[in-house]
Amino acid sequence: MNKPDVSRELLAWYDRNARGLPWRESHDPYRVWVSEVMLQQTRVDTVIPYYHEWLAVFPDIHSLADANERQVMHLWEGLGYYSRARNMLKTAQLLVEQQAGCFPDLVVELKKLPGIGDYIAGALASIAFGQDEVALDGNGLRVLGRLVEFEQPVNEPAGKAAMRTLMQKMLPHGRAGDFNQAIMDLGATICLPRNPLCAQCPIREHCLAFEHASQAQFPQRTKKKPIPQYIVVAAVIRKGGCVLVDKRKANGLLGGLWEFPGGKQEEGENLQSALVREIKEELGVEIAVQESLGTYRHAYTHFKVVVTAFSAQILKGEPAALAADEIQWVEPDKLEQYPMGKVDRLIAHSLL
DNA sequence: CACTCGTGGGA
DNA sequence: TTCCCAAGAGT
Repeated sequence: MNKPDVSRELLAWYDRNARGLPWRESHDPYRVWVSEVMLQQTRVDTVIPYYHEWLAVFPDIHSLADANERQVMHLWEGLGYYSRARNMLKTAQLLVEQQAGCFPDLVVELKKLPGIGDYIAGALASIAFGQDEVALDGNGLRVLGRLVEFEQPVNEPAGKAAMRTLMQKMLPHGRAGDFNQAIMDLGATICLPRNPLCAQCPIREHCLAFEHASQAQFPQRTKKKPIPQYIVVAAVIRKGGCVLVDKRKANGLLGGLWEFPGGKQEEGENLQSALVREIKEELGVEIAVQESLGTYRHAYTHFKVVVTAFSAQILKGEPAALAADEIQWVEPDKLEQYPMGKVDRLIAHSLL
């Protein structure tokens, strides 16, 4: 493979076929940053409406820095990986306080900011600041992995590092940002994970996987572990016209979002007694469980859950931390204002 | 390093 | 249904 030829032909293809995406209308570092964070492990079609709404509410880094966590989480609800949103708020506040709201332009400095790692640092440096830096993502691993029939597993650090070195050698001087995005567009529209459209590929004549019809074998990945399934119960505890919701701890699953209290069923326990136990442990009150409100199945990254929601009421005691900003009685039609994960949102909607 | 962190779409 | 996986980063 002749690397300069591949890069030149790929750029020529990109000049004619670049996708017209909202975040490509300017190279404003703030906008590039917002798009890259949202696009992390998330599809373009999913991101577009969130991107527009975000920019309408937070048009620049100063407006974001002035926001509170609830505003940010509300805009992010449904996108997943919620630590991304909290880290964006942290970075915005940090840059406004310490750098007059300006992003640093060096990769090493960018990577010090919360939520900015190898990929986004390279994307900002190359796309927003015009530097010759690599931005290697899942598309790049697939495109380049096939191009050279890369034998190491690309989901391991050593394999990624070697791919980064390869991509660095291919960077066209002065157009790294376009090159990085060209690789992504090629991976997203032609060099697809399954059934790639090689007949339309501008660099197929350089591609070893195309030559050997081995596209399905690259890139190599090590196997994933099978995921467990948990049985979970949640309580819709009523008092007057209100229901009780609590805020999840900042880190971990659905961190910082609100939920209906509950937890996992233990071995040899029925659903109702599991719920009574969980509420006793979590809130320090005793409840009477009434009827089931429905069952919800959901798959997270490393496990699945089957959630059953029950209506309930308090028999004895008061929820402990009610004074804190961690637990509240809320009228059902106002639950919309409380950012939640998918399952809790479905439960909330069932109450209306 | 291995593991964790959401959601939705497509085969 | 089940599985993979999509512009990764933090711990």
